Amino acid sequence: MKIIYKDGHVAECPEEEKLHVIRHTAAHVMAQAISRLYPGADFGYGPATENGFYYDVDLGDRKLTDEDLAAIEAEMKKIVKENLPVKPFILPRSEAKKLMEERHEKYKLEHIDDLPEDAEISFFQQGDYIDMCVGPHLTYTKALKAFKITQQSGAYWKGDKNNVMLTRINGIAFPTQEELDAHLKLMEEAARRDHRKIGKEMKLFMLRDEGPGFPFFLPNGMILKNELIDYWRELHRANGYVEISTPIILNRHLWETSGHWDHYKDNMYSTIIDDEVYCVKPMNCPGGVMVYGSEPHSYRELPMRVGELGLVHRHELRGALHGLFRVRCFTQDDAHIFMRRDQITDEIVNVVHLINQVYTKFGFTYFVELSTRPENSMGSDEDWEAATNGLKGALEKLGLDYTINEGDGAFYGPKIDFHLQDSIGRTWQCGTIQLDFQMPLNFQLEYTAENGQKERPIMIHRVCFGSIERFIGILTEHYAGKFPTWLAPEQVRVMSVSDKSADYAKEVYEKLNAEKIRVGLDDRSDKIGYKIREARQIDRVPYMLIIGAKEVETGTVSVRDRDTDETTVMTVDELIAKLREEIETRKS
RNA sequence: GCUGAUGUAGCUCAGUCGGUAGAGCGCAUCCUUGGUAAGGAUGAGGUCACCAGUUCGAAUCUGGUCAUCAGCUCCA
Repeated sequence: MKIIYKDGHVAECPEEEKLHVIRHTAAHVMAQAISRLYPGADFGYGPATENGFYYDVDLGDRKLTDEDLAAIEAEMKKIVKENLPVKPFILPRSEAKKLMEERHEKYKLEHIDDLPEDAEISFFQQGDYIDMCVGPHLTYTKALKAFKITQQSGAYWKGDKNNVMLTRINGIAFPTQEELDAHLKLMEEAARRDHRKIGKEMKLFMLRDEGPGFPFFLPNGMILKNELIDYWRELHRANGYVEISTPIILNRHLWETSGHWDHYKDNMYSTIIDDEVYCVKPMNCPGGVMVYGSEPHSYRELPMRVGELGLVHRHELRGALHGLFRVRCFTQDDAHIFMRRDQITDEIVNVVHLINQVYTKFGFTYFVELSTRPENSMGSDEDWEAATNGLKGALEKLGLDYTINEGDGAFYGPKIDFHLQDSIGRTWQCGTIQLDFQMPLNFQLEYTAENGQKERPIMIHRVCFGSIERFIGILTEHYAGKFPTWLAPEQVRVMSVSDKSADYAKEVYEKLNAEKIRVGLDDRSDKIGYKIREARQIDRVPYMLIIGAKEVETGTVSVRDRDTDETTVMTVDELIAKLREEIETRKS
């Protein structure tokens, strides 16, 4: 596959660049098709992305229908067939501006203004279509073999919500049709893992119009939630944490002191009690801080690790709500660590280890982001620098790969975020570690140092799961609903082959139930194939026990494994021992 | 909140030109007692998201509201 660079030289495309170049050229061909069909169209940015490509375009008042998108795709195919040569050229800034002015490209002109004074600006031309672009590109449009327009949406110009909204047209492109087909199939597979769909099938949770973003946990979902919490408590106890619970509603004065009233007011729900404004907590920290502040502390007590499974409410924009991933009320597996300055690095390292331990248990891969000071924040430059360096130092000590997310920190401090992927590759922030010099200052927290002087502690806010709701969503997609035995809402289902074996099935069921194993009984007068189908496909039960005449006679059970579909005959006691071991070790 | 789409039975979805609503699954009852991914029959279930408007007549057309989906923005 040959590609052409902006200086006009042609070379073989490096393997790792292929997808990117193909998609970038596809974006150009799509823009060309759009400019043919809609002559007034004004183009913003049109890059290749990890998942495909898009072009942001200003179509005035015109709204695109699915038929319009199909027409654009058809026009793209025409352009490919015409096999136009792709030719680059470079202009000095002034001439580049002139060219874009002639072509009424107002967004491109704005883009030029953002470039340095002495910039030489490159263009790629195919037919009468010219795009300002650094390339490289395919050399002929015919080299574009397989692409598809997937969707349209809105996107703010330059990603700023104060700017106009452009129409974003997304597409996907691959070197061959086979690869495109395989990709589309993969996306279909991924849709089957969607936690909203599985959550409905397995009756884990529900959402109603009466409470948008406020999930209802159903009995099966509660089992998941409680199992995760049991695991969390065990882990934190072992790591020197204590647990508290603080009120959900606290008065306005508290939120003014914490800074939330100034920085987070729009996201807080409030109510009036005895003529005073009270806010529903969007974060747990002020509660934790009050517990710390309720009595004097010695340096000997630090670090104090105070956990709280806190239910928080935040008014998220309705357009942002998304199943369990983005809700308006959720349980944070929070903890606040109060410590001395010299303990910062060690504590952060401890927390990173803890989070890593949890994610590794479930087999997640994650990536780490360091978010720095945002615009509307509180505190001094020195504190922010010290806090940011503290986090950086810990990450570097651990040798962890991370990216920096400039200006995305919390209003009280910088943070390390842990992102997990959902089934279609979108990432969601779960764990976070935030270093905070402000809250202790606002609440005048102290401890008595070795020399008898009062000192101000530093605080870490941290979560592992992030929110239990979001984490359950991620887990559901990760396992496609086939939760490991310790988490599975129903761990075993006993199924009778016919009514003749129903009594024995009941007996087995009761024996397992007495052992506190989550067991279900299906003794309906249905065929065994039907029962298996339901247990496997809908309820995703890890172990299915087939109970027929054979088992009654030998006093055994036939255990069918959900994951391998293999059947093993054993006694009930053997099964119990096997389950015990799996559940107690939380085998994943 | 923004752009676009969608909202019909518990679930997944049909519903043509405006004439008072359909299927499959699930559920109930009956028949069937069947050995590892759907046995058969019968039946019950819906103010067509909500509120207005147009019309003799609205699931269908118009407007508004709410919710959902994709993306943007924002976030755990």
